[in-house]
Amino acid sequence: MTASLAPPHLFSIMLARVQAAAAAVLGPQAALTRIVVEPPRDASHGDMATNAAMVLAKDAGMKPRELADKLAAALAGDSLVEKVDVAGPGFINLTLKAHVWGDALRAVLEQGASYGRSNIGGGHRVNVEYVSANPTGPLHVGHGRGAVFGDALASLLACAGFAVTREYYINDAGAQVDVLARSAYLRYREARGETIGEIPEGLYPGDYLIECGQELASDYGDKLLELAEAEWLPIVRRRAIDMMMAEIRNDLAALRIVPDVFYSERSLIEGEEHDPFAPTHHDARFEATHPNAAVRPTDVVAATIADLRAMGHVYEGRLPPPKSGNLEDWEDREQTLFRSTEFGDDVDRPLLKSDGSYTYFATDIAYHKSKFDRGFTDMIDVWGADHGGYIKRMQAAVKAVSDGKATLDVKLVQLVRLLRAGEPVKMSKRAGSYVTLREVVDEVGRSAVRFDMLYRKNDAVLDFDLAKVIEASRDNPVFYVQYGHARGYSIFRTAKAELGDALPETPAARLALLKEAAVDRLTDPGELSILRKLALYPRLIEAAASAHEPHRVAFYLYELASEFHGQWSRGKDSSHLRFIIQDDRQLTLARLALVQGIVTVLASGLALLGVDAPDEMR
RNA sequence: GGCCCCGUAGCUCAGUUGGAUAGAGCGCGAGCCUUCUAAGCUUGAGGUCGCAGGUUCGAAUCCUGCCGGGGUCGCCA
Repeated sequence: MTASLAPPHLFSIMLARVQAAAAAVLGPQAALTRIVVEPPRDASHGDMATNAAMVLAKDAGMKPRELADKLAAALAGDSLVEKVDVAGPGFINLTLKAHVWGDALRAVLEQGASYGRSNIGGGHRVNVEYVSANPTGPLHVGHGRGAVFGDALASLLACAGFAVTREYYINDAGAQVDVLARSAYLRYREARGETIGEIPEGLYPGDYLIECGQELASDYGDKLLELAEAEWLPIVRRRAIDMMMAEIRNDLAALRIVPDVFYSERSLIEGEEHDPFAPTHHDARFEATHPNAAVRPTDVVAATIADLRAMGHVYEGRLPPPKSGNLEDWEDREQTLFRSTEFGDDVDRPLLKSDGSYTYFATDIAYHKSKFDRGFTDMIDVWGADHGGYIKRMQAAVKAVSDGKATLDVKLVQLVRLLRAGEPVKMSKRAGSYVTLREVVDEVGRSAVRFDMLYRKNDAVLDFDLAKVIEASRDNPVFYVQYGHARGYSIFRTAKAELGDALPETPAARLALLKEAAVDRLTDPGELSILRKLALYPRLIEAAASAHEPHRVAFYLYELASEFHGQWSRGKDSSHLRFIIQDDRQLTLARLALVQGIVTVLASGLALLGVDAPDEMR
């Protein structure tokens, strides 16, 4: 494992000490894992609060307050603890020694960009799959949300100590890509001089295939015109998919999203020689450990189904007709079914269509099995909300192919409503007239797109307003947080001008100086509040990573920026609270160290979200 | 009809994974620029956490049932 060990943070240290105290009072069998150490809702309660007495009271056969008193006595002598109070139903409120906050700030400056990293992932491998769109057209804004979410989640998990693989599943099999091929073929004929007129119903009308047709024309001349569809289709399809994937990769790159692995659905059926991105297809480290890989059959889906059948999870049977949709073509017949009900699904699921080809589900099972075979027992899929009905069967499949050893968490991202100044942007599905992800990124910028999409829980519908996200106001979170970062550097610039030699030129030298600052001079309530906020960051990262919720990072950054702006403005009213105090160099350096801590955490969090942290915004 | 998601201030949304008196922005009211970026800050009003039960020391959070909105239900991916 390459992850460097992150030092324990304040909250994990105190949790360990509270647990030790509980074990000392109640014995080692106490249910220590239920204990939480967190900042109290009301700062007047102290610096940290623990529920230890309340969660342990019943097992101990004591009243919560009574147990709290015992635990409080045990914690009173702790080297970090100034004061212990028991309050309410049995909370133990801890007031920490004054120096811990300065120590916490020093830790930020010492660790720099790595402050906030955690070991809770333990180097375990996690596979995060996201976007996974049909390569039949440009990505739209909805795809973008999945991509941004998946990418930020991957970064968050990496920050928390997981070994993350970012993966894109190319849906390059099935009927849709054949339609793509026929559409491209039409453009090819057009490029060879035919008048094609209106694009027929059922084909993709977008302009984006014109270039594909032209390339085919220049490469093949009239040769493809002479072939039967069965012959030209694979050729055109391959070319069209490759071009679309190149576009998609570009669009993702514009959002600074670069998946580690592109995995071709088609390769599962036809073998890997058809994989357009073979170099990243397999993880060589795990090939060797899986004997099957060496004799990998061409049709992996067939092999997967055979395996499941051997385990008794596949059978021939009948299904009740669907409850809705068009029942006209419903045909009651015996079919090949996966026994997903055995793993918690509502009904068993078909693996073959009536024409004998694989259902999407069948191929997806093989795909997820490949993840397991590549060493992943921890899988996360990011899907659009319209695929919610698919979760149970996929989780069932993962359990089946891994013999219960792997787990799949599916994160659904809700749809995006594109607005401009409150008015819906027309999203015609006809022609190429819908707004693409790329157009949005080009218009408002990567940072605005990413932050706005992350400043919302994944399962809540998102209103994305093209006018609002570039507004320079508090109403626009991405600006507000970036401005906080820029404001920090503005203070450095002013300090350099006002203090002259006192502040070194280079960031590294400045940092070295500020590490030595007398941070115990930071005693203003606003300053202490910011210090507490900074100390909370590592815990926030851990909680967000455990919950698979990157939006928590965005909200934390907003809150930190807000506290910073507030402290800055207090200096307007009370000059003794300004960051730069002309006649007190020591205090100034202490406050600059605080600013350094703030910009460090802001930059670190923004980087995690893939958002720029500018030094200046003019 | 089955399953999944959502329902918190007038509006848009958080809520530290069961904690103490439920928070922020916008909007509305009252204030702060000869001083580090006013692109900012301070402050007031505003709540039956959809409804009703249940679980327990304690529920916006967990369970059950309703109400409302969205999604989905073999041969799309």
